[in-house]
Amino acid sequence: MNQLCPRFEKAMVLLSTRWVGLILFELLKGAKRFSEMEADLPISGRLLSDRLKLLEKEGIVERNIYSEFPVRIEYTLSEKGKALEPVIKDIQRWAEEYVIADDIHGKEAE
Amino acid sequence: MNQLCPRFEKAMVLLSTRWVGLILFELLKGAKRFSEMEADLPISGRLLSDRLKLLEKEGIVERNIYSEFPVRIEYTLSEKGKALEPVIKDIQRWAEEYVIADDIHGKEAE
DNA sequence: ATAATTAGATTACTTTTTGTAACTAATGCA
DNA sequence: TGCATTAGTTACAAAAAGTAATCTAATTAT
Repeated sequence: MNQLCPRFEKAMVLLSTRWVGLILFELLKGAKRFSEMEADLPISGRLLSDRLKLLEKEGIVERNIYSEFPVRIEYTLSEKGKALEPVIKDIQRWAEEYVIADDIHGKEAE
Repeated sequence: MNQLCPRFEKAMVLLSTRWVGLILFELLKGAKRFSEMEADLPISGRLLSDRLKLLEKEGIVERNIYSEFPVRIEYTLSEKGKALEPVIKDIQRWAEEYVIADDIHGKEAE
């Protein structure tokens, strides 16, 4: 029935998880703190926290604690995470070429 | 607050829509009928139908009707859809290199 | 004309996932 | 002591996803 390569399917399901792509995009720019990502992305703290835990579990994101005042926690991409850069870059290129700006709040009437 | 390019964000939200990546993967192999995709993908008819309508609306997928007996309807990628090939190929490469087969039914105990 | 076949849409219903806002924990400073 | 700051967590309501069964349209053999 299902003709897909299990690794590919797993990768697709992971990368299709809402907000994961945008979080990867943020982290490709460099280390980020929780609150920076929360400010930059259209996503609530609860979901950001969920997604960061997922990505950490998958070995894509690393969490680094700096015991300063106030405490600073930085998220960075692992090698596995950085290896996703081509995917994100391709999506950026595609978006520039094909996604119509007008259509962004795309709520066509029925 | 939100620092993202609107086109990129829209592309990300679209491509992160569940099953869209797998549907694109199917269609990159060539024209497909509804029932073929339903058989190949781990997705119900209702969702497949929803996603095909979304992709058609976005100009990524084309729906072609052949009035044979019985009627045949084929889905293909538009130019905009075919332009997503690099994204899918990158994900395949990444999956082969980094996704661990063991971990596919990834349900770690808490 | 009517029943059978195929594609795909729709409906009704349950389960998951989201989003929001209020709350907690750890730390150091006034 | 108690307030400010960062980084989350919890509880709960709302939205979306998932399933299976049913429905519709086109065609054609009877």
